[in-house]
Amino acid sequence: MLLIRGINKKREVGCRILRTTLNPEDWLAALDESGFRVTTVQETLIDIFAHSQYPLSAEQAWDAARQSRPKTGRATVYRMVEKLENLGLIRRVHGYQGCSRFVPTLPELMMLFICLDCGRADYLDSQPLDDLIQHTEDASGHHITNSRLELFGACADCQQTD
Amino acid sequence: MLLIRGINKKREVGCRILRTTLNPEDWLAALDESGFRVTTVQETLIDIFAHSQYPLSAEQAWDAARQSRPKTGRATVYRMVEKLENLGLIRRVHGYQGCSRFVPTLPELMMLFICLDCGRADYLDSQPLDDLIQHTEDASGHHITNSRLELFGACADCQQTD
DNA sequence: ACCTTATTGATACGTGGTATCAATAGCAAT
DNA sequence: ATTGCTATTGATACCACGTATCAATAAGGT
Repeated sequence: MLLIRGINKKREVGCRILRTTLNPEDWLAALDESGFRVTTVQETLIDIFAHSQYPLSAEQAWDAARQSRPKTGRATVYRMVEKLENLGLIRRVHGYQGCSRFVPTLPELMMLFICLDCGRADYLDSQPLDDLIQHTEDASGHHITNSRLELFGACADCQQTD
Repeated sequence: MLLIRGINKKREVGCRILRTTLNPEDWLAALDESGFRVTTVQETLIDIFAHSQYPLSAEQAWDAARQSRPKTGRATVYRMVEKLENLGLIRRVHGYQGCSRFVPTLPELMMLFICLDCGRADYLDSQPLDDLIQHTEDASGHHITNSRLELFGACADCQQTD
């Protein structure tokens, strides 16, 4: 398994936020079921994104991919990122080192926390967000079809060590 | 007052979401108090941003500025946008026509709703978001210093007319 | 193994944003 | 008001990230 280090190089082993890691097999199955061909580039890139616990840019993914598959093209990586995002397998993180980094998506855990110290992403149960949306719809009269919540700060472990 | 039309040209007069419009004088005062010189470009751009009810890109603001001040430079607009964002007077909207559009900031109203139909921005009271953050801090142990919540959908008026 | 065609890789291109730097114009002191 | 200092501006060149193009490659059904 490839290890992608976060931007913040402060510690060799970042903090330990537990979260379910999605299975690359499921991602490949998702591609297959959607009618796409399963290729080696896809396997490589899915391995990279599914295992990363840090928001990853396309450029970073390209670098990582070429370590095991040197001839990987840049455009291919961008195409795959777009495809994975469309399939809902990865999700764009805004406002952290720009707006072009991605983390794997976890169903029912759509509240995203990014630790500004160690850079790691943590997913939180979406129920509070669902409640907020329901409340806001009732109060404002707007019909909400889409939402994005991102939280930034210091994770539980980084607070202890700082 | 300059009128900037939204991207969605469906209707000439979009829907009527009421919200407080910030006073350009206060923005200029904020610049002054922060030690910046008050210039005519700034007045022009502040007028544009403070009065816009649609998320506005730097490029759009540049176009608007040159209507009344033809020699306005492109870089100047980008510099001003950065400055206004740093001062907290405007706020970047992510995931709506890219990530490079801005709306004026309203204190205590940090929950942003964007109507995908008429394009207008509506600010909502932040209390539910504050509560959510408090709850999340308690539940996760993370210390949250920064957050972004964006809601998308159909505004109250657009639902009625569709 | 073959054939069809989606996918890939290399390259060129486009767009949004930034660095540079001489010219301009705020602002404070006189 | 005039002067002098320097932040700000505008024009240009530049850069980075992402996309279009298109011939070559390789999935995968037959």
